[in-house]
Amino acid sequence: MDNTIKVERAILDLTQDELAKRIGVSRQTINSIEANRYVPSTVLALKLSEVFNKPVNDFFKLTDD
Amino acid sequence: MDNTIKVERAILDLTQDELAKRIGVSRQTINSIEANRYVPSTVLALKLSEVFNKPVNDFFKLTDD
DNA sequence: TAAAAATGTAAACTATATTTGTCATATAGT
DNA sequence: ACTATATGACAAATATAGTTTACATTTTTA
Repeated sequence: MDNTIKVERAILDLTQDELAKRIGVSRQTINSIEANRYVPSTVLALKLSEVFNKPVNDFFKLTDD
Repeated sequence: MDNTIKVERAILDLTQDELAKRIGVSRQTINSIEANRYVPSTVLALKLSEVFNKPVNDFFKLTDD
């Protein structure tokens, strides 16, 4: 799984903490997702989709592994 | 969370078991998702997106609760 | 109408997402 | 230099997702 959360966040000029608050998770959750330490739930992905105003597939991509 | 997996599956004329095999999960996983017993991971949602050839947002929607 | 295929559901279990707490580092402004 | 802000990372604990097994019910088809 690859993601471009960091880019989307930069477009909106949000800090990790601000984004986290907007979707109701901890800052560490955002940080861990950006660092590819884990993949978020579909609910979280859809909330990010709302904030970014883009479909989930735009910022989450499956990789071979 | 609402989903229209059952409809997408019908469009492709797949059984729960066939869809399950295509994305590498158990039949019960598909059944449980269709029955709204739980929401799948983003990885699974993206795999469904591949099979259905539609963005995740097309068949998964956030609800108020 | 009987057999086979498809679906629904539940309990126990395993895997993973998320929180909380904490520390380190880097940067910008005073 | 000092302070505040933003980020990266990690470990332990908790919550939730997903698997397996098993059995029941419905639907399809021969």
